[in-house]
Amino acid sequence: MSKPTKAARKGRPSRAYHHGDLKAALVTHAIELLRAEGLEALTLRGVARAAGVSQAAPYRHFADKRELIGAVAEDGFRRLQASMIERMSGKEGRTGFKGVALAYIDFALQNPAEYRVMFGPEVANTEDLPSLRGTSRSVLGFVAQGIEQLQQAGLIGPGNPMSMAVATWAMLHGLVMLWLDGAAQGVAPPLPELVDEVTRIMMFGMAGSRPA
Amino acid sequence: MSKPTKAARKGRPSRAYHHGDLKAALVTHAIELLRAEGLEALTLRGVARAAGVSQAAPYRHFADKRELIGAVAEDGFRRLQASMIERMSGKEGRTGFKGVALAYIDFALQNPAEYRVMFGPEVANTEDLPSLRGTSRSVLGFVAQGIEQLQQAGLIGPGNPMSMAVATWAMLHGLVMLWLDGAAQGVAPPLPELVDEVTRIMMFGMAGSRPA
DNA sequence: ACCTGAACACCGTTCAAGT
DNA sequence: ACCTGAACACCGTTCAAGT
Repeated sequence: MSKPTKAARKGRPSRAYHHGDLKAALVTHAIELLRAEGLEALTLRGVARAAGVSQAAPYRHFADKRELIGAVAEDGFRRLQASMIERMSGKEGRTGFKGVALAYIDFALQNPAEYRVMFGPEVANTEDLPSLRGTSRSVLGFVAQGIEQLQQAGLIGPGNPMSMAVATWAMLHGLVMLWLDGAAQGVAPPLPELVDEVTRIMMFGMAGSRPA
Repeated sequence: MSKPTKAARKGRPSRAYHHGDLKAALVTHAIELLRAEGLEALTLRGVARAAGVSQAAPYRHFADKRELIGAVAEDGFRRLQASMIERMSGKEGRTGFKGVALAYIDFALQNPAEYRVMFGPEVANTEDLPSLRGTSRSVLGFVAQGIEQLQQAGLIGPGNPMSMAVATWAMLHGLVMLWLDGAAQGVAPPLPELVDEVTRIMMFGMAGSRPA
């Protein structure tokens, strides 16, 4: 359950599925299918087909389709966090904040199908997907850490860092969704300008925000 | 297509489906199903069953399932906008802004399944759902109008109202999604405090925001 | 003009059976 | 221990046929 993917057995690595790490292979194929053909192509049977196993085989590794999707979502959160960390390294203050925001938005725009799955209704309730819950909380924690650094640098006010982290994440997530949905396209300014405006509003707002 | 629902014919209003307004009835039943049993219960066949018609009947009124879901989403946007307008009436400035924010969040929390459909992947691309696109743009326009009023009252700075409207909507939408998903529950403060913090950050941020 | 019945090609999931 | 084959109960969608 919570144990990470079982290490592949020593021995012949080819014809892997019958004795190797089918679980990891299924997740990989699921991500590939999702990227190539979209959410509606992400079927348990299709993933099994892509992996070259029978339609019943995935049930030895995932309780149901939701659990597979949860694994796909978790992979997405891991990669998102990695790319935010990478883009923040070496920068500080406002520059770092905007770097993280840009990394977030770039990830979503370059992986729209995966991003949607990460926030889709299938994995909305993470109560019975503890691993996914942990990973997504870790992203929130990372943002909160960044907020605390900004507070220590005196760039934003003294409020609750977790509230501000939620606000920041909410803003980025909402912007991405509205943009992906096309709700803002055509009527609002192009995305780079929106990102500028949004990061400015957030930095200003958090600088002036006082606890109640 | 773009014409609104055909008015019911004059005459006997009972046994309505066979000569009355099946299209509207299908949307109503779809919303009921969605509320009562969730998104996965929202099937074309189930809706037809609820309406007492054959499984093929809906295809006389909707091109496919997506178009039905689009109609459900549109109904949601209409009711959302109505409740925001209602809650803003008679208030101004900061109080009005917070009233709209609370109306938005209340709607989402009280209609979670519909809210998810409104922003779900099925209706993500509104290019071939022009009516839905118009309705969702109208919501954005309403928010932009509110921003302009706040600008005229001198409560927020002179930036592009549409950018600020997108930022405001993004923040509300993101907050709602993170909360519905449970991503913030347990680690972040309770929702009323978050709403306080978020509206404060937005008002402050937009007050200080200068055009680039 | 609108609806039904039957069919097709898919799903998710289960379960006995194989190796 | 892991996988297959066959089956069940569902879908979305189409199409000839009914009234």
